[in-house]
Amino acid sequence: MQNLQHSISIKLIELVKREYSLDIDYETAVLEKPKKEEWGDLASTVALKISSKAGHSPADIAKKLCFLLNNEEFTFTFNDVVYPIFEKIDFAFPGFINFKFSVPYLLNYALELSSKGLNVKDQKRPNISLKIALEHSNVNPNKAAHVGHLRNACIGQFIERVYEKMGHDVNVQYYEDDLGVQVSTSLMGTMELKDINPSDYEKFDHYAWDVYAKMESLIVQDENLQKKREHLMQRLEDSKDEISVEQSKLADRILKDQLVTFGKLDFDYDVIIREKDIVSLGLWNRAFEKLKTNPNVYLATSGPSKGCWMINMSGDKNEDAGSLISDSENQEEISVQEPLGGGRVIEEDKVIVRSNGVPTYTGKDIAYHMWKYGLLGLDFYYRELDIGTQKKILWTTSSEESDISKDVSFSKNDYVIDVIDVKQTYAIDVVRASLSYLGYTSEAENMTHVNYGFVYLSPKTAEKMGIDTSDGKTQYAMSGRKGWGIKVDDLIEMVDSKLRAEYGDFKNVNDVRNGAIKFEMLRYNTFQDIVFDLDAALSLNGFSGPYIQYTHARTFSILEKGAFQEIDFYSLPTSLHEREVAVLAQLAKFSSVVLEAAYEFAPNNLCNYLFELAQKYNTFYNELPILSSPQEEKKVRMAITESVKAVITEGLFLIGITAPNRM
RNA sequence: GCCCUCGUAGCUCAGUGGAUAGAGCAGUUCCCUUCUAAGGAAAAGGUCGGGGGUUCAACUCCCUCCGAGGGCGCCA
Repeated sequence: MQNLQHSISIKLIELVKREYSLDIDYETAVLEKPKKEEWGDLASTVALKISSKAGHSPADIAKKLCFLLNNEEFTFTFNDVVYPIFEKIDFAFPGFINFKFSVPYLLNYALELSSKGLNVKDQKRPNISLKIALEHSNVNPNKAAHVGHLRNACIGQFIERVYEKMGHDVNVQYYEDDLGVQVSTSLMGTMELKDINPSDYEKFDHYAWDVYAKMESLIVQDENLQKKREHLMQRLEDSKDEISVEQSKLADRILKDQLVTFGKLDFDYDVIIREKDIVSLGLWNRAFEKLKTNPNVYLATSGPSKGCWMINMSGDKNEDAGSLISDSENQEEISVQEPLGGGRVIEEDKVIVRSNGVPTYTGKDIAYHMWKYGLLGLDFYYRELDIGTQKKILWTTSSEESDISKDVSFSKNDYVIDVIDVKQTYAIDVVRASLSYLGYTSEAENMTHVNYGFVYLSPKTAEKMGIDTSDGKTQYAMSGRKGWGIKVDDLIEMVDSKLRAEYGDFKNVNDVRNGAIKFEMLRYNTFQDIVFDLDAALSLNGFSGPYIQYTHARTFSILEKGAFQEIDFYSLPTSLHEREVAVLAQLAKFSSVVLEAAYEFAPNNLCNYLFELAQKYNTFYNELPILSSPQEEKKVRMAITESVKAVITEGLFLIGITAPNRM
C-alpha cells in the first residue's frame, strides 16, 4: 500500500516534468484520501496545485494526467496471473484525479491481511531496529492511580505496541518518584494520622490516597509541620537513613497495589526506575558534575533563588554550550558565576538544586535522561519484581550490589519517548535544554515528549465525587493533594457492575470492561484536555470499544457456522455490491492509518478507523445475507468477514484491547 | 505581564489548504418466526465564536477582537 502510493507519486512527478517542464516536490505529488468513498480510494490534487505555473486550467491538466496514467501499467500478480490494480483513474472538477481500486486488488489485499496480518515498516527509519525507552504511567508511590494516570498508561501502551509492530525494540519504564515533597507528606501521614487505618481499606493504595489528602490539608496550615516535612525530605535522600528505609517499604507497598490495578487492565512494564537509586548509585552526582561546569548552569548568589543551582531557560543561551569541561581544577570558579547577561530575569530559570542541597525532581530527571542514553557511564543494578500482575518479566532498579544482573540493562537507548501530561512541558524542556547544553544535541532531538491533555471532571461527575461545584465551572481538575479524583479501581468496579446489570454475568466481562475503559481514554485527540464524565464513560453503545468488540464477536459467530473457502479469482463477479466494496476499501486503508497514528502519536486515528470499519461491516451485514447467499458470493462475503475479524483483532490489540469471540 | 491550547449540530467530539463540513449521544419514525438488536435504516438538527487578510481554493494559514482553560514553583 505504502509502496504503491509512493510509486504513483513518483510517476506523477515524472509526468508533470515531461508534460509541463515543471519540477514539483514530493509533497505536491503526495496522494490523499478522498473525503467520500464514491470518489475513489486515492486522490491527487497535483493539477490544482500546478495549474497557475503550468498555464493550463486544472481540469485540462487533470484530464491529461488521467489519460497518461491510464496508459501506465499498475498491476499485481496473484497465482501467476496479472491483474490491474485500479478499476479506473478519472478526473473530477475542478481538477481532482481519483483512483479507484479494482475488485481483485481489494480482495487480494483483504486476503493477505487475514492470512499474514498487518505488515507495517517504519518508513522513516527503514531496516533499523531502534532501542526505545518509553516512559509512562509514573504514578507517584503515595496514592492510588486515578483516571488521569489511566489516560497516560493507555497512550503509552498504544505507543509501545505500535512501535514494536514497526520493528523497534521498546522497553517500558515506570518511573517511581520515591523522593521529594509528595512522598514525605505521605510518610508523615502514616506516622501521625492515627484515625485513618489500613485495615479499613480493601487496598493499601486507597488508604494512602486518604492519608495523603488529609496530611496535606494539615501541613498547608501549619508551619511547624512544613518544617518537619522538609527535614524528612532531606533524610530521605540518604538511602541508608532508617527513615528512608521505612519510606521505601511504604512506597513498595503502594507501588505493588498500583501494579495490581494496572494489571487488571493488561498493562505491562519492563522496569521500575526508582528515583532513590538515581541518587544512591551516584547517577545524580555524575550528572551534576557535568552540569556544574557548563556555562548555562550557575549558582544563584542573589535574588529569590539565592543559594540554588539554576539552569538557564530564559532563551539567552550561552555560546559556550556544549563544551564539556571535565576535571577542571578551576571548577568552583567556573561554576560559581553570576547569571548570564547581568540584569537577566533569573526567575525564568529553573532550579535544579534547592538551597538546602537537595536536587529537585527536574534535576534528577536530567540525570535519568542522561542515563537513558547511556551518557553517564553508570548503570543501575536490577532485580526481578514478581508480583504476578503481568505477562512480561518485570525488573526494578536496585542499589544492592548483590542484585547485579549482567543480562539486563535498560540504558543506552537510541530513542526516548516520554508520555507526560501537557502541564509538565516546561520541565521536559529543561531536560532537553540540558542535554543540548552538554553537547548532546542528537539525544535532545531524539527525545519526544508525548504531551497529552489533562483529564478534568465534568461538573456532574465532580459533584458525585463530593467536590463543591457551586462556583459553576465547566470542568474540575483532579487533585491528589485534595483527594479529588476517580480512582481506576473504582471505575473498573462501576463498569463491571453496569455490564452485569445489563447483560448478566458473562465470561468475557473483563475484556469488554477493558474495551470500554481504554477506548474511552483514547478516542479523543491526544493533545487535548478531556472532560471526563462518568455517564459517557460507562456508555457501551455507538462510538465505543464494546461496539467494535461486538462486531468482532459477530464475525466470529458467522465464521464458526460456515467454513472459509478459497476464492477463485477467475470467476469473480466484475463488480461487487457497494456494501462489500465499502468494507474492502476500508480494509485497504489499515496500514496507512496505523503508520499515521504511530508517527503522530495519535491513537484516536486508529479508534476512528476501527469504528468506521465496524460500522461499514454492520451495514453490510444487515443488508446482505452471508451464509445463505449463492456459492460465489458466499465465498467473497466470508473472505470479507474473515479479514474484518483479523483487522479488528489486530487494531484493537494496538490500542490495548482484546477481542473476545463471544459477548 | 510573557507564553501555550481550545471555541464546529442541544451535548461529547472528528475534520493537519481542496469536492455538498461528518460521527456518536439525546430526541422523532421504522426493522428481530431470517447469520449475535451491545445491531441496522430514515428524517431532523450548522452564521465552523465575531471581524479583517493571504489564496484558483480557508473550519484549516496570518492578524485582530471576544470567550474558556493551562504553563511561567526551592511541587511534580
